[in-house]
Amino acid sequence: MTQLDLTDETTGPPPKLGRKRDHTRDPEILQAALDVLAEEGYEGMTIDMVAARAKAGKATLYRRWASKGELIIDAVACMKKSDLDFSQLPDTGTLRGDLVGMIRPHSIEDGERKLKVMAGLSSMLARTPELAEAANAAIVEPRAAANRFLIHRAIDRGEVAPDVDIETISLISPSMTAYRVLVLHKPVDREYLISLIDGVLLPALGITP
Amino acid sequence: MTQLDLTDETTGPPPKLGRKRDHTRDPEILQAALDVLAEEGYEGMTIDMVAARAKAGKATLYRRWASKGELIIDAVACMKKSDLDFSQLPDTGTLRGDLVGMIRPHSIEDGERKLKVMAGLSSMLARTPELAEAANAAIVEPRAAANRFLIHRAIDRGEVAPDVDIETISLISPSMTAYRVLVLHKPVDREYLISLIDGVLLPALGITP
DNA sequence: TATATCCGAAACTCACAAGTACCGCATATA
DNA sequence: TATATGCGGTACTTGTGAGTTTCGGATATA
Repeated sequence: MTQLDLTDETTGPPPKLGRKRDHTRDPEILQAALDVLAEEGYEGMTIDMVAARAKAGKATLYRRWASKGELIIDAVACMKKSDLDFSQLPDTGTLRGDLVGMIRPHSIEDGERKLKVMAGLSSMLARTPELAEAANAAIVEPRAAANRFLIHRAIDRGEVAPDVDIETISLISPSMTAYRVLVLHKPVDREYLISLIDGVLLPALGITP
Repeated sequence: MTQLDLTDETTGPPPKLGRKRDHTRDPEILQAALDVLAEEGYEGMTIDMVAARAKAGKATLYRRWASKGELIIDAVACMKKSDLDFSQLPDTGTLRGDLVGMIRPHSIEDGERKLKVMAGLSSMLARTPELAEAANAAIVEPRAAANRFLIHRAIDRGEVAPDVDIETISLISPSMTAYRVLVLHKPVDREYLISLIDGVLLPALGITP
């Protein structure tokens, strides 16, 4: 113990010799983890599957993540990046136009994938708060947030009464699509989403199309 | 091969000697399986846990079910028994009265338990159609069926327009409570259920309270 | 009472997956 | 160029859980 732990700061960079870690591979590995997670679930996923799909060695994965659990948390957290920011949400002048404008092939596909990951995780969520937090931030919250934003704008326009239960109503479409995919195993297509908008969401907001 | 397989019929009762199997224990074992399932999930549940909780030997379980998978399917199917039949649904004269009348401590507790089991199963549902079918019949369908029944009666009374999307609207409350419990991990209490009825369900049916 | 089966309990086999160690090669610093 | 590290790949160790077997004791038929 001569001069240990006295490095400059933030887990100081001890040496700088030898080959550097290729961090461009991190996203590929996390993507592979998400693929396996969506197909096999938390327990069904093995590190070997992830390594094989990422064409990486198992040791490489363990050099970067301490355990399977940490890898999964990182993988789930990295889904958040595919989120759309509010500035590029549709702005058609009517709430219905905005909601319908959000239905695009990519967003449907993306949503379905996220739900499959969520299904694979769900038995763990109750026992792993860290994972539950990551899943909520990456999968759940973004969808509700977009709906909240659009409804608030509709209230500002005077299109919707200001006393509606925004929280609950923003969760209608995430909840019902999740249920439809995970429990009912029925497809979520444009037709279904529009029937949700016209048959449930807008009426609940007092708009009768 | 002298006279095998020539028993009278329906997998004939071969002998009738020795101690008989005590089938009164079956429900206890299935209950234990559901308890563990709700707490640990499909993969987290072990046969030893179930046997221990049921105070039974592991061999006893394997004498009655060929595998863990079959035990779980049977356990899920046996949840269906706690269902209420239509004849004892509330009949208050208004849809809102009927829906509110369905909110009882027991039904909330029962629903929460079923959802926890569902959460434990969800990673398997996509890969095990037999399980998905059992889960749907035991957990999902009964709740939707009750709602459908009440809405149909409201239509017959003229309280609700006959052209509403009964299928979708009957799934609002099951979907959103499931989402709230499984994904949001928030409690489902009387207040929340009433806000769902008054803020979403009735408006979607064209009733403005 | 003799026999066959069930019971709970515990020991066992077997397969599989997390995590580790090592190989030969690639790539970086000094 | 010498050294130290990361790389993909493979073999290994270890723990755990499904399913099987065995045991002494209980309970049924004949």
